[in-house]
Amino acid sequence: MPSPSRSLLLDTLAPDARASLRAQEEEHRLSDVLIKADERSESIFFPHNGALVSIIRSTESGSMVEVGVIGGEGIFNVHTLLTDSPPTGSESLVQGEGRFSRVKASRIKEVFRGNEPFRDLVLEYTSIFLDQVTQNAVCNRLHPIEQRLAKWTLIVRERVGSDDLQLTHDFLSHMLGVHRPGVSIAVNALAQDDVIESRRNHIIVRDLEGLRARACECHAPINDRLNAFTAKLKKRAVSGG
Amino acid sequence: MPSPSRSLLLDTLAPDARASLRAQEEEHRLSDVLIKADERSESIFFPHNGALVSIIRSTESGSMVEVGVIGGEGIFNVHTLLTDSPPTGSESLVQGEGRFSRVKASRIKEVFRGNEPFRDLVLEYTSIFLDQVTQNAVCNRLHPIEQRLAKWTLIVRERVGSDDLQLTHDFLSHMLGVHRPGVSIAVNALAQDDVIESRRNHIIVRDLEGLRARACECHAPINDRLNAFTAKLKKRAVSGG
DNA sequence: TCAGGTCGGTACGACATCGTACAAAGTGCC
DNA sequence: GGCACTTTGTACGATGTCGTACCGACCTGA
Repeated sequence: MPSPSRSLLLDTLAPDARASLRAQEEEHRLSDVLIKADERSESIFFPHNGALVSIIRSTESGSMVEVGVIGGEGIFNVHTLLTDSPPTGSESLVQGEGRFSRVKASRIKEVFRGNEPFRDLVLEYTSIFLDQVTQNAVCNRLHPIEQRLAKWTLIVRERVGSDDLQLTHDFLSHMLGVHRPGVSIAVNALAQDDVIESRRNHIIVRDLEGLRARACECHAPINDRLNAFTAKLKKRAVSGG
Repeated sequence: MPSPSRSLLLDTLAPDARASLRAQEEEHRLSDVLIKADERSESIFFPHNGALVSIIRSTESGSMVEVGVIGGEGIFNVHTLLTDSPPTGSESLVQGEGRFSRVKASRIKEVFRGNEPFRDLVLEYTSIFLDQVTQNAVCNRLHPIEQRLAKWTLIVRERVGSDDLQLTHDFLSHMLGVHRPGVSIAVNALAQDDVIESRRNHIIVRDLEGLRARACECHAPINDRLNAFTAKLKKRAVSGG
Protein backbone atom coordinates (compact mmCIF):
# COMPACT_ATOMS: atom_id res chain seq x y z
CA MET A 1 0.00 0.00 0.00
CA PRO A 2 1.40 3.42 -0.87
CA SER A 3 2.17 5.60 2.10
CA PRO A 4 -0.36 8.39 2.40
CA SER A 5 0.36 12.04 1.56
CA ARG A 6 3.49 11.46 -0.42
CA SER A 7 4.83 13.31 -3.39
CA LEU A 8 3.05 11.90 -6.40
CA LEU A 9 6.24 12.11 -8.40
CA LEU A 10 8.36 10.26 -5.86
CA ASP A 11 5.63 7.64 -5.51
CA THR A 12 6.30 6.50 -9.05
CA LEU A 13 9.78 5.37 -8.03
CA ALA A 14 10.52 1.80 -7.07
CA PRO A 15 11.19 1.39 -3.34
CA ASP A 16 14.93 0.95 -3.70
CA ALA A 17 15.29 4.01 -5.90
CA ARG A 18 13.17 5.99 -3.48
CA ALA A 19 15.25 4.82 -0.58
CA SER A 20 18.45 5.84 -2.33
CA LEU A 21 17.31 9.44 -2.28
CA ARG A 22 17.40 9.61 1.52
CA ALA A 23 14.63 12.16 1.43
CA GLN A 24 14.10 14.27 4.51
CA GLU A 25 10.52 14.93 5.49
CA GLU A 26 9.74 18.48 6.52
CA GLU A 27 6.72 20.41 7.61
CA HIS A 28 6.30 24.02 6.54
CA ARG A 29 3.81 26.73 7.22
CA LEU A 30 2.26 29.64 5.38
CA SER A 31 4.88 32.14 4.21
CA ASP A 32 7.85 29.96 5.01
CA VAL A 33 10.62 30.57 2.52
CA LEU A 34 12.11 27.41 1.05
CA ILE A 35 14.77 29.03 -1.08
CA LYS A 36 15.69 32.70 -0.98
CA ALA A 37 16.17 34.74 -4.10
CA ASP A 38 19.65 34.43 -5.60
CA GLU A 39 20.55 31.72 -3.13
CA ARG A 40 22.16 28.61 -4.50
CA SER A 41 20.40 25.61 -3.03
CA GLU A 42 21.46 22.01 -3.31
CA SER A 43 18.04 20.89 -2.16
CA ILE A 44 15.27 19.70 -4.42
CA PHE A 45 11.78 19.72 -2.92
CA PHE A 46 8.87 17.41 -3.58
CA PRO A 47 5.66 18.84 -2.13
CA HIS A 48 3.38 16.17 -0.76
CA ASN A 49 -0.15 16.00 -1.99
CA GLY A 50 -2.03 18.99 -0.58
CA ALA A 51 1.08 21.08 0.03
CA LEU A 52 1.78 24.01 -2.19
CA VAL A 53 4.76 26.17 -3.13
CA SER A 54 4.48 29.58 -4.72
CA ILE A 55 7.29 30.49 -7.03
CA ILE A 56 7.69 34.21 -6.83
CA ARG A 57 10.12 36.74 -8.16
CA SER A 58 10.69 40.13 -6.67
CA THR A 59 12.09 43.35 -8.00
CA GLU A 60 14.65 45.81 -6.71
CA SER A 61 11.85 48.01 -5.45
CA GLY A 62 10.51 45.23 -3.27
CA SER A 63 7.40 44.28 -5.20
CA MET A 64 6.87 40.62 -5.79
CA VAL A 65 4.82 38.54 -8.20
CA GLU A 66 4.00 34.87 -8.23
CA VAL A 67 4.90 33.25 -11.51
CA GLY A 68 3.60 29.77 -10.80
CA VAL A 69 2.64 27.22 -8.19
CA ILE A 70 3.91 23.71 -7.55
CA GLY A 71 1.84 21.07 -5.79
CA GLY A 72 2.03 17.37 -5.09
CA GLU A 73 2.39 16.57 -8.77
CA GLY A 74 5.55 18.58 -9.09
CA ILE A 75 9.15 19.14 -8.23
CA PHE A 76 10.57 22.38 -7.00
CA ASN A 77 14.01 23.72 -7.86
CA VAL A 78 14.37 21.99 -11.21
CA HIS A 79 16.92 24.66 -11.89
CA THR A 80 19.56 22.88 -9.84
CA LEU A 81 18.66 19.61 -11.52
CA LEU A 82 18.97 21.00 -15.04
CA THR A 83 22.02 23.20 -14.79
CA ASP A 84 25.12 23.97 -12.77
CA SER A 85 24.86 27.68 -13.43
CA PRO A 86 23.98 29.99 -10.57
CA PRO A 87 20.35 30.87 -9.84
CA THR A 88 18.75 34.06 -11.00
CA GLY A 89 16.35 35.51 -8.56
CA SER A 90 13.34 33.30 -8.09
CA GLU A 91 12.19 32.94 -4.54
CA SER A 92 9.69 30.46 -3.25
CA LEU A 93 7.15 30.70 -0.51
CA VAL A 94 5.19 27.91 1.02
CA GLN A 95 1.51 28.53 0.81
CA GLY A 96 -0.50 26.90 3.50
CA GLU A 97 0.56 24.14 5.80
CA GLY A 98 2.20 21.22 4.10
CA ARG A 99 4.74 18.44 4.13
CA PHE A 100 7.67 18.21 1.79
CA SER A 101 10.36 15.72 0.89
CA ARG A 102 13.72 17.39 0.65
CA VAL A 103 16.35 15.61 -1.40
CA LYS A 104 19.98 16.47 -2.04
CA ALA A 105 20.66 17.49 -5.62
CA SER A 106 23.50 15.03 -6.00
CA ARG A 107 21.28 12.06 -5.13
CA ILE A 108 18.36 13.04 -7.30
CA LYS A 109 20.69 13.78 -10.18
CA GLU A 110 21.86 10.19 -10.11
CA VAL A 111 18.33 8.88 -10.39
CA PHE A 112 17.57 11.48 -13.00
CA ARG A 113 20.49 10.30 -15.11
CA GLY A 114 19.97 6.59 -14.74
CA ASN A 115 16.21 6.20 -14.54
CA GLU A 116 14.67 7.11 -17.85
CA PRO A 117 10.97 6.81 -16.94
CA PHE A 118 11.50 9.06 -13.95
CA ARG A 119 13.49 11.50 -16.02
CA ASP A 120 10.71 11.61 -18.59
CA LEU A 121 8.20 12.44 -15.89
CA VAL A 122 10.35 15.22 -14.48
CA LEU A 123 10.85 16.65 -17.94
CA GLU A 124 7.16 16.44 -18.72
CA TYR A 125 6.45 18.30 -15.53
CA THR A 126 9.06 20.88 -16.44
CA SER A 127 7.27 21.46 -19.70
CA ILE A 128 3.97 21.85 -17.85
CA PHE A 129 5.48 24.32 -15.44
CA LEU A 130 6.99 26.32 -18.29
CA ASP A 131 3.55 26.39 -19.81
CA GLN A 132 2.06 27.67 -16.61
CA VAL A 133 4.58 30.47 -16.33
CA THR A 134 4.01 31.34 -19.98
CA GLN A 135 0.29 31.62 -19.42
CA ASN A 136 0.85 33.78 -16.37
CA ALA A 137 3.14 36.09 -18.32
CA VAL A 138 0.27 36.79 -20.69
CA CYS A 139 -2.30 36.94 -17.93
CA ASN A 140 -0.27 39.43 -15.93
CA ARG A 141 -0.15 41.72 -18.91
CA LEU A 142 -3.72 41.55 -20.11
CA HIS A 143 -6.25 40.52 -17.51
CA PRO A 144 -7.86 42.58 -14.75
CA ILE A 145 -7.39 41.87 -11.07
CA GLU A 146 -10.74 40.25 -10.44
CA GLN A 147 -10.31 37.67 -13.20
CA ARG A 148 -6.81 36.88 -12.09
CA LEU A 149 -7.93 36.52 -8.51
CA ALA A 150 -10.60 34.04 -9.59
CA LYS A 151 -8.08 32.10 -11.67
CA TRP A 152 -5.59 32.02 -8.84
CA THR A 153 -8.17 30.83 -6.35
CA LEU A 154 -9.29 28.02 -8.64
CA ILE A 155 -5.79 26.75 -9.26
CA VAL A 156 -4.75 26.90 -5.62
CA ARG A 157 -7.99 25.35 -4.40
CA GLU A 158 -7.46 22.39 -6.68
CA ARG A 159 -3.86 21.90 -5.52
CA VAL A 160 -4.51 22.08 -1.81
CA GLY A 161 -7.74 20.10 -2.02
CA SER A 162 -9.80 22.40 0.15
CA ASP A 163 -12.38 25.12 -0.42
CA ASP A 164 -11.07 27.03 2.56
CA LEU A 165 -7.90 28.90 1.72
CA GLN A 166 -6.10 30.48 4.60
CA LEU A 167 -4.51 33.73 3.53
CA THR A 168 -4.71 37.50 3.90
CA HIS A 169 -5.43 40.12 1.29
CA ASP A 170 -1.92 41.34 1.81
CA PHE A 171 -0.50 37.95 0.91
CA LEU A 172 -2.73 37.82 -2.14
CA SER A 173 -1.61 41.25 -3.25
CA HIS A 174 1.96 39.96 -3.37
CA MET A 175 0.94 36.88 -5.33
CA LEU A 176 -0.99 38.87 -7.89
CA GLY A 177 1.51 41.72 -7.92
CA VAL A 178 -1.07 44.40 -7.18
CA HIS A 179 -1.64 46.74 -4.26
CA ARG A 180 -3.61 45.50 -1.31
CA PRO A 181 -6.77 47.62 -1.58
CA GLY A 182 -7.15 46.34 -5.12
CA VAL A 183 -7.35 42.82 -3.75
CA SER A 184 -9.97 43.81 -1.18
CA ILE A 185 -12.15 45.31 -3.88
CA ALA A 186 -11.86 42.25 -6.11
CA VAL A 187 -12.53 39.89 -3.20
CA ASN A 188 -15.63 41.82 -2.27
CA ALA A 189 -16.89 41.86 -5.82
CA LEU A 190 -16.78 38.08 -5.85
CA ALA A 191 -18.18 37.77 -2.35
CA GLN A 192 -21.02 40.11 -3.30
CA ASP A 193 -22.35 37.44 -5.65
CA ASP A 194 -21.70 34.60 -3.22
CA VAL A 195 -19.04 33.12 -5.45
CA ILE A 196 -16.67 33.13 -2.54
CA GLU A 197 -17.00 33.94 1.10
CA SER A 198 -14.60 36.44 2.58
CA ARG A 199 -13.52 36.12 6.19
CA ARG A 200 -10.59 37.43 8.07
CA ASN A 201 -7.60 35.31 7.02
CA HIS A 202 -9.79 33.13 4.85
CA ILE A 203 -11.25 32.95 1.42
CA ILE A 204 -13.78 30.18 1.04
CA VAL A 205 -14.99 28.95 -2.31
CA ARG A 206 -18.78 28.75 -2.32
CA ASP A 207 -19.72 28.49 -5.97
CA LEU A 208 -17.19 26.66 -8.09
CA GLU A 209 -18.97 27.16 -11.38
CA GLY A 210 -19.55 30.80 -10.62
CA LEU A 211 -15.88 31.22 -9.86
CA ARG A 212 -14.93 29.60 -13.15
CA ALA A 213 -17.23 31.99 -14.94
CA ARG A 214 -15.51 34.96 -13.34
CA ALA A 215 -11.98 33.73 -14.05
CA CYS A 216 -10.04 34.59 -17.17
CA GLU A 217 -9.46 32.08 -19.90
CA CYS A 218 -6.00 31.34 -18.51
CA HIS A 219 -7.37 29.14 -15.81
CA ALA A 220 -8.53 26.14 -17.83
CA PRO A 221 -5.39 25.26 -19.79
CA ILE A 222 -3.19 25.44 -16.69
CA ASN A 223 -5.53 23.47 -14.48
CA ASP A 224 -6.35 20.85 -17.09
CA ARG A 225 -2.75 20.06 -17.80
CA LEU A 226 -1.88 19.87 -14.12
CA ASN A 227 -4.84 17.60 -13.46
CA ALA A 228 -4.04 15.31 -16.38
CA PHE A 229 -0.49 14.95 -15.13
CA THR A 230 -1.69 14.31 -11.60
CA ALA A 231 -3.96 11.52 -12.87
CA LYS A 232 -1.10 10.01 -14.84
CA LEU A 233 1.12 9.98 -11.77
CA LYS A 234 -1.55 8.38 -9.62
CA LYS A 235 -1.92 5.56 -12.10
CA ARG A 236 1.80 4.95 -11.99
CA ALA A 237 2.08 5.02 -8.23
CA VAL A 238 4.17 2.18 -6.88
CA SER A 239 3.04 0.26 -3.83
CA GLY A 240 5.10 0.17 -0.67
CA GLY A 241 7.33 2.89 0.63
CA MET B 1 36.51 24.64 -39.77
CA PRO B 2 32.92 25.00 -38.53
CA SER B 3 30.42 25.96 -41.18
CA PRO B 4 29.39 29.57 -40.77
CA SER B 5 26.01 30.69 -39.41
CA ARG B 6 24.99 27.39 -37.88
CA SER B 7 22.97 26.72 -34.82
CA LEU B 8 25.36 27.04 -31.92
CA LEU B 9 23.67 24.12 -30.21
CA LEU B 10 23.90 21.80 -33.19
CA ASP B 11 27.50 22.82 -33.71
CA THR B 12 28.42 21.11 -30.47
CA LEU B 13 27.46 17.76 -31.97
CA ALA B 14 29.99 15.45 -33.55
CA PRO B 15 29.65 15.28 -37.37
CA ASP B 16 28.06 11.84 -37.40
CA ALA B 17 25.47 12.76 -34.80
CA ARG B 18 24.72 15.94 -36.64
CA ALA B 19 24.34 14.07 -39.90
CA SER B 20 21.95 11.59 -38.30
CA LEU B 21 19.51 14.42 -37.66
CA ARG B 22 18.97 15.04 -41.36
CA ALA B 23 18.31 18.67 -40.62
CA GLN B 24 16.56 20.69 -43.27
CA GLU B 25 17.81 24.21 -43.79
CA GLU B 26 15.14 26.86 -44.16
CA GLU B 27 15.03 30.58 -44.69
CA HIS B 28 12.31 32.61 -43.01
CA ARG B 29 11.26 36.22 -43.04
CA LEU B 30 9.79 38.70 -40.61
CA SER B 31 6.42 37.57 -39.29
CA ASP B 32 6.60 34.09 -40.71
CA VAL B 33 4.84 31.67 -38.40
CA LEU B 34 6.85 28.56 -37.57
CA ILE B 35 4.24 26.81 -35.46
CA LYS B 36 0.68 27.93 -35.07
CA ALA B 37 -1.04 28.10 -31.72
CA ASP B 38 -2.47 24.77 -30.59
CA GLU B 39 -0.88 23.01 -33.51
CA ARG B 40 1.00 19.82 -32.84
CA SER B 41 4.32 19.99 -34.58
CA GLU B 42 6.82 17.20 -34.99
CA SER B 43 9.46 19.69 -36.00
CA ILE B 44 12.14 21.06 -33.73
CA PHE B 45 13.84 24.24 -34.88
CA PHE B 46 17.39 25.42 -34.34
CA PRO B 47 17.76 29.08 -35.25
CA HIS B 48 21.10 29.85 -36.81
CA ASN B 49 23.22 32.55 -35.31
CA GLY B 50 21.57 35.89 -36.04
CA ALA B 51 18.10 34.44 -36.59
CA LEU B 52 15.45 34.99 -33.98
CA VAL B 53 12.12 33.44 -33.00
CA SER B 54 9.55 35.19 -30.85
CA ILE B 55 7.50 32.91 -28.69
CA ILE B 56 4.14 34.51 -28.32
CA ARG B 57 0.84 33.56 -26.83
CA SER B 58 -2.46 35.05 -27.82
CA THR B 59 -5.79 35.32 -26.07
CA GLU B 60 -9.34 34.65 -27.19
CA SER B 61 -9.82 38.33 -27.80
CA GLY B 62 -6.96 38.37 -30.29
CA SER B 63 -4.33 40.19 -28.25
CA MET B 64 -0.91 38.67 -28.21
CA VAL B 65 2.13 38.95 -26.01
CA GLU B 66 5.66 37.75 -26.50
CA VAL B 67 6.86 35.63 -23.61
CA GLY B 68 10.41 35.03 -24.76
CA VAL B 69 12.82 34.96 -27.66
CA ILE B 70 15.05 32.19 -28.96
CA GLY B 71 18.21 32.86 -30.93
CA GLY B 72 21.16 30.92 -32.26
CA GLU B 73 22.00 29.61 -28.80
CA GLY B 74 18.64 27.92 -28.42
CA ILE B 75 16.20 25.32 -29.52
CA PHE B 76 12.59 25.99 -30.33
CA ASN B 77 9.71 23.63 -29.58
CA VAL B 78 11.30 21.90 -26.60
CA HIS B 79 7.75 21.01 -25.72
CA THR B 80 7.67 18.20 -28.26
CA LEU B 81 11.04 17.02 -27.06
CA LEU B 82 10.03 16.89 -23.41
CA THR B 83 6.55 15.49 -23.56
CA ASP B 84 4.07 13.60 -25.70
CA SER B 85 1.13 15.62 -24.44
CA PRO B 86 -0.59 18.02 -26.82
CA PRO B 87 0.53 21.64 -27.06
CA THR B 88 -1.18 24.45 -25.28
CA GLY B 89 -1.38 27.62 -27.20
CA SER B 90 2.06 29.08 -27.77
CA GLU B 91 2.66 30.45 -31.19
CA SER B 92 5.95 31.50 -32.68
CA LEU B 93 6.86 34.21 -35.07
CA VAL B 94 10.11 34.67 -36.83
CA GLN B 95 11.58 38.05 -36.17
CA GLY B 96 13.75 39.31 -38.93
CA GLU B 97 15.27 37.35 -41.75
CA GLY B 98 17.05 34.23 -40.71
CA ARG B 99 18.05 30.67 -41.39
CA PHE B 100 16.90 27.69 -39.37
CA SER B 101 17.64 24.01 -39.13
CA ARG B 102 14.44 22.02 -38.93
CA VAL B 103 14.73 18.54 -37.43
CA LYS B 104 12.15 15.82 -37.00
CA ALA B 105 11.24 15.20 -33.39
CA SER B 106 11.86 11.46 -33.66
CA ARG B 107 15.45 11.98 -34.78
CA ILE B 108 16.37 14.58 -32.24
CA LYS B 109 14.75 12.53 -29.51
CA GLU B 110 17.16 9.71 -30.26
CA VAL B 111 20.16 11.97 -29.88
CA PHE B 112 18.61 13.53 -26.81
CA ARG B 113 18.26 10.13 -25.20
CA GLY B 114 21.63 8.72 -26.14
CA ASN B 115 23.92 11.72 -26.03
CA GLU B 116 24.26 12.96 -22.49
CA PRO B 117 26.41 16.05 -23.11
CA PHE B 118 23.96 17.24 -25.74
CA ARG B 119 21.03 16.49 -23.47
CA ASP B 120 22.64 18.48 -20.70
CA LEU B 121 23.03 21.45 -22.98
CA VAL B 122 19.41 21.29 -24.11
CA LEU B 123 18.26 21.05 -20.51
CA GLU B 124 20.46 23.91 -19.46
CA TYR B 125 18.98 26.00 -22.23
CA THR B 126 15.50 24.97 -21.14
CA SER B 127 16.25 26.25 -17.69
CA ILE B 128 17.51 29.52 -19.15
CA PHE B 129 14.42 29.91 -21.24
CA LEU B 130 12.19 29.22 -18.26
CA ASP B 131 14.08 31.90 -16.44
CA GLN B 132 13.51 34.33 -19.26
CA VAL B 133 9.77 33.70 -19.30
CA THR B 134 9.69 34.03 -15.52
CA GLN B 135 11.37 37.41 -15.69
CA ASN B 136 8.98 38.52 -18.40
CA ALA B 137 5.99 37.47 -16.31
CA VAL B 138 7.13 39.87 -13.60
CA CYS B 139 8.14 42.56 -16.06
CA ASN B 140 4.77 42.45 -17.81
CA ARG B 141 3.06 43.03 -14.53
CA LEU B 142 5.19 45.76 -13.04
CA HIS B 143 7.16 47.78 -15.54
CA PRO B 144 6.02 50.64 -17.78
CA ILE B 145 6.07 50.47 -21.55
CA GLU B 146 9.15 52.57 -22.11
CA GLN B 147 11.33 50.44 -19.86
CA ARG B 148 10.06 47.25 -21.39
CA LEU B 149 10.64 48.59 -24.86
CA ALA B 150 14.24 49.39 -23.97
CA LYS B 151 14.72 45.95 -22.45
CA TRP B 152 13.22 44.26 -25.49
CA THR B 153 15.37 46.22 -27.88
CA LEU B 154 18.54 45.36 -25.99
CA ILE B 155 17.81 41.65 -25.91
CA VAL B 156 16.80 41.44 -29.54
CA ARG B 157 19.72 43.57 -30.69
CA GLU B 158 22.13 41.23 -29.00
CA ARG B 159 20.53 38.13 -30.56
CA VAL B 160 20.40 39.39 -34.13
CA GLY B 161 23.79 41.03 -33.92
CA SER B 162 22.76 44.31 -35.49
CA ASP B 163 21.90 47.80 -34.26
CA ASP B 164 19.33 48.18 -36.99
CA LEU B 165 16.15 46.32 -36.15
CA GLN B 166 13.60 46.09 -38.91
CA LEU B 167 10.12 46.23 -37.46
CA THR B 168 7.01 48.38 -37.20
CA HIS B 169 5.42 49.91 -34.15
CA ASP B 170 2.46 47.67 -34.78
CA PHE B 171 4.66 44.59 -34.57
CA LEU B 172 6.22 45.91 -31.38
CA SER B 173 2.81 46.55 -29.85
CA HIS B 174 2.04 42.86 -30.26
CA MET B 175 5.35 41.81 -28.74
CA LEU B 176 4.91 44.05 -25.73
CA GLY B 177 1.19 43.40 -25.47
CA VAL B 178 0.23 47.08 -25.53
CA HIS B 179 -1.67 49.25 -27.98
CA ARG B 180 0.13 50.73 -30.91
CA PRO B 181 0.06 54.45 -29.98
CA GLY B 182 1.66 53.51 -26.68
CA VAL B 183 4.61 52.13 -28.57
CA SER B 184 4.94 55.26 -30.69
CA ILE B 185 5.06 57.41 -27.58
CA ALA B 186 7.69 55.23 -25.93
CA VAL B 187 9.78 55.07 -29.10
CA ASN B 188 9.73 58.83 -29.43
CA ALA B 189 10.65 59.33 -25.81
CA LEU B 190 13.79 57.29 -26.41
CA ALA B 191 14.48 58.87 -29.78
CA GLN B 192 14.10 62.33 -28.22
CA ASP B 193 17.26 61.71 -26.22
CA ASP B 194 19.10 60.07 -29.14
CA VAL B 195 19.14 56.73 -27.41
CA ILE B 196 17.60 55.18 -30.50
CA GLU B 197 16.78 56.47 -33.92
CA SER B 198 13.25 55.98 -35.15
CA ARG B 199 12.64 55.47 -38.86
CA ARG B 200 9.81 53.98 -40.79
CA ASN B 201 10.13 50.21 -40.36
CA HIS B 202 13.31 50.60 -38.38
CA ILE B 203 14.54 51.16 -34.91
CA ILE B 204 18.24 51.81 -34.74
CA VAL B 205 20.23 51.65 -31.54
CA ARG B 206 22.41 54.75 -31.21
CA ASP B 207 23.44 54.82 -27.59
CA LEU B 208 23.82 51.42 -26.03
CA GLU B 209 24.64 52.65 -22.55
CA GLY B 210 21.79 55.12 -22.65
CA LEU B 211 19.45 52.35 -23.67
CA ARG B 212 20.60 50.20 -20.77
CA ALA B 213 19.96 53.07 -18.43
CA ARG B 214 16.40 53.41 -19.68
CA ALA B 215 15.63 49.67 -19.51
CA CYS B 216 14.14 48.00 -16.48
CA GLU B 217 16.21 45.76 -14.25
CA CYS B 218 14.86 42.71 -16.06
CA HIS B 219 17.21 43.17 -18.94
CA ALA B 220 20.53 42.27 -17.35
CA PRO B 221 19.78 38.84 -15.86
CA ILE B 222 18.19 37.59 -19.07
CA ASN B 223 20.88 38.91 -21.34
CA ASP B 224 23.75 37.84 -19.14
CA ARG B 225 22.58 34.28 -18.89
CA LEU B 226 21.96 34.03 -22.61
CA ASN B 227 25.37 35.47 -23.35
CA ALA B 228 27.13 33.15 -20.93
CA PHE B 229 25.46 30.18 -22.53
CA THR B 230 26.32 31.43 -26.00
CA ALA B 231 29.96 31.71 -25.00
CA LYS B 232 29.91 28.21 -23.56
CA LEU B 233 28.48 26.82 -26.79
CA LYS B 234 31.04 28.59 -28.92
CA LYS B 235 33.85 27.07 -26.89
CA ARG B 236 32.39 23.63 -27.43
CA ALA B 237 31.84 24.03 -31.15
CA VAL B 238 33.02 21.03 -33.12
CA SER B 239 34.96 21.50 -36.33
CA GLY B 240 33.64 20.24 -39.64
CA GLY B 241 30.06 19.79 -40.56
C1' DT C 1 3.08 62.28 -61.02
C1' DC C 2 -0.54 60.44 -59.04
C1' DA C 3 -3.22 56.90 -56.34
C1' DG C 4 -3.65 53.58 -52.79
C1' DG C 5 -1.82 51.47 -49.04
C1' DT C 6 1.01 51.19 -44.97
C1' DC C 7 3.04 53.35 -41.14
C1' DG C 8 3.64 56.75 -37.59
C1' DG C 9 2.30 61.05 -34.70
C1' DT C 10 -1.10 62.95 -31.94
C1' DA C 11 -5.26 63.88 -29.37
C1' DC C 12 -8.78 62.95 -25.84
C1' DG C 13 -12.13 60.81 -22.93
C1' DA C 14 -12.62 56.37 -20.44
C1' DC C 15 -10.94 53.25 -17.27
C1' DA C 16 -8.02 50.36 -14.28
C1' DT C 17 -4.80 50.57 -11.08
C1' DC C 18 -1.63 53.07 -8.01
C1' DG C 19 -0.30 55.40 -3.82
C1' DT C 20 -1.65 56.82 0.25
C1' DA C 21 -4.28 57.54 4.10
C1' DC C 22 -7.45 56.50 7.66
C1' DA C 23 -11.12 54.28 10.03
C1' DA C 24 -13.64 50.07 11.25
C1' DA C 25 -13.62 45.33 12.44
C1' DG C 26 -11.60 41.21 14.12
C1' DT C 27 -8.18 38.71 17.17
C1' DG C 28 -5.13 37.62 20.92
C1' DC C 29 -3.26 38.84 25.31
C1' DC C 30 -3.23 40.83 29.87
C1' DG D 1 -13.19 44.01 29.76
C1' DG D 2 -9.62 46.64 27.83
C1' DC D 3 -5.47 47.18 24.99
C1' DA D 4 -2.33 46.47 21.12
C1' DC D 5 -2.02 44.62 16.84
C1' DT D 6 -3.40 42.78 12.50
C1' DT D 7 -6.58 42.66 8.87
C1' DT D 8 -9.98 44.67 6.07
C1' DG D 9 -13.11 48.44 4.02
C1' DT D 10 -13.10 52.67 1.83
C1' DA D 11 -11.95 57.09 -0.12
C1' DC D 12 -9.66 60.11 -3.52
C1' DG D 13 -6.43 62.27 -6.46
C1' DA D 14 -2.57 60.88 -9.55
C1' DT D 15 -1.00 58.18 -13.19
C1' DG D 16 -0.50 54.85 -16.93
C1' DT D 17 -2.67 52.69 -20.37
C1' DC D 18 -6.72 51.83 -23.32
C1' DG D 19 -9.74 52.57 -27.22
C1' DT D 20 -10.54 55.09 -30.84
C1' DA D 21 -10.11 58.34 -34.21
C1' DC D 22 -7.87 61.09 -37.58
C1' DC D 23 -4.32 63.03 -40.27
C1' DG D 24 0.03 63.43 -42.25
C1' DA D 25 4.27 61.11 -43.89
C1' DC D 26 6.25 57.69 -46.46
C1' DC D 27 6.49 54.02 -49.91
C1' DT D 28 5.37 51.56 -54.06
C1' DG D 29 3.74 50.79 -58.42
C1' DA D 30 1.07 52.22 -62.34
